[in-house]
Amino acid sequence: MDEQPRLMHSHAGVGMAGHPGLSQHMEGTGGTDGDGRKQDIGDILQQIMTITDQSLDEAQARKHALNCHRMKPALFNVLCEIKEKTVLSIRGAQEEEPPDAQLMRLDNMLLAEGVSGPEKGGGSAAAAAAAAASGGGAGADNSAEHSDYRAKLSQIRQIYHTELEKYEQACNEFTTHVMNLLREQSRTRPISPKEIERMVGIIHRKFSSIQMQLKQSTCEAVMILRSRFLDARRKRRNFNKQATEILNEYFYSHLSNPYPSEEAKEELAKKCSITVSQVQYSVSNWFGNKRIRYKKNIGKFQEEANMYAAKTAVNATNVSSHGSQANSPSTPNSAGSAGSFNMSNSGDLFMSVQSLNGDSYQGAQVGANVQSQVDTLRHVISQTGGYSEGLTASQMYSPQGINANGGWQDATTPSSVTSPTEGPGSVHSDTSN
DNA sequence: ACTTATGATTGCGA
DNA sequence: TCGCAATCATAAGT
Repeated sequence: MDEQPRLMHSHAGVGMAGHPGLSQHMEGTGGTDGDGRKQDIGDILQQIMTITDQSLDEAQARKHALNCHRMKPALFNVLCEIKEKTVLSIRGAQEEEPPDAQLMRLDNMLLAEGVSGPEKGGGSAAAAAAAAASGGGAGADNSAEHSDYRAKLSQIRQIYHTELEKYEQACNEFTTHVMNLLREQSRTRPISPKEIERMVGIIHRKFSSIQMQLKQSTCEAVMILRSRFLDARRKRRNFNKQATEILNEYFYSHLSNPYPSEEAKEELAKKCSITVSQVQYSVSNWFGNKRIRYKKNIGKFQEEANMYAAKTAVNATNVSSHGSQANSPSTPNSAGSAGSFNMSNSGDLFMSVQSLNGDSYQGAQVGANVQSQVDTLRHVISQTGGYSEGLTASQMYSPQGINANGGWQDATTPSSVTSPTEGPGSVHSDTSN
């Protein structure tokens, strides 16, 4: 009916619908009587109601008209400026995040663990240690243990990278999408390029925080893996027979001074192809344990001592033709050191042995070096008949003899720790565990 | 199941 | 920091 024209009139040329009518209505209330007022209100209500009835086309047309208005660009710029000065500047102030130390830490750790960084590095400390350990002989369980760790690590690595890629892709997609949307909208509402930029920044920040979460959980996973690995390391594993033999050979051939140097230990570890889980301190542990247990109960170890003495002797005689005197404590247990024995020395050595057995030798430091040779040689003597057959190895390696000789047990406490009568001496709880 | 052997850990002193 | 001594914890043997 007649509503349409009226509506058109009330809206003419003004963006905000209803205000003119409203003001009109206010004026009306001021003056006339109740009837007129009612009429006004009815009009206004009508107008308001009909706004929603506008067709979409109409609205579009209006919008277009607005866009084409000659003042539009200027107005747009002004609005953008105002917006920039108010909202964005306020927000900008609080968005300055500090350089993230935690992220740096995470990155560093991932790099160190070989999760990020160059491909196939496997650069974790554990892996590196393992690699170093396997350098010599590559024990069976060594590589098994190690490869298990490596496999898990690379699994984590893979997941990490695919996730990271996914996030990056999603971030890019989302950013372009938002940018397009904002560009589109910037035609109709005040959005400056700067604001778009800012929005992109916000998106990137959001995604990088997600990335950080990923990094964090990756780190956690690596830590768990590592701790498991280390737990496995803590778990006791006996040395294999060969390793024990090598260590024992060294021990008994250096009975007077069974303190291998760092290099010697390293070499022994290599020779024993000790597992990853054992490499770090085990040689030291082994010698520590051996010394203490030997000392505590020499009797128990006599047989073993004899055995290794004989063994070393055999080695010695086998290599005896090779008469070089390679008296290096760091390359000791090898047959070569046994080979150091030569007949011209035997007299002196014999004397040494005698004095050692004679309980008088208190293991002076000077003597210790010589002793490392002597120990090896004593069994050679016994083997080659330097002593009478009656004087068996068991005698040679009698507790007293050893006790007296090296002085390594009681070099610090020369007084009778292990008196002959006490035999194995004050055996402590260890054996009766 | 119990005992023994043995590698690892801890606390201490030099 | 090293070695010793005591102790723990587990593998291996019975």
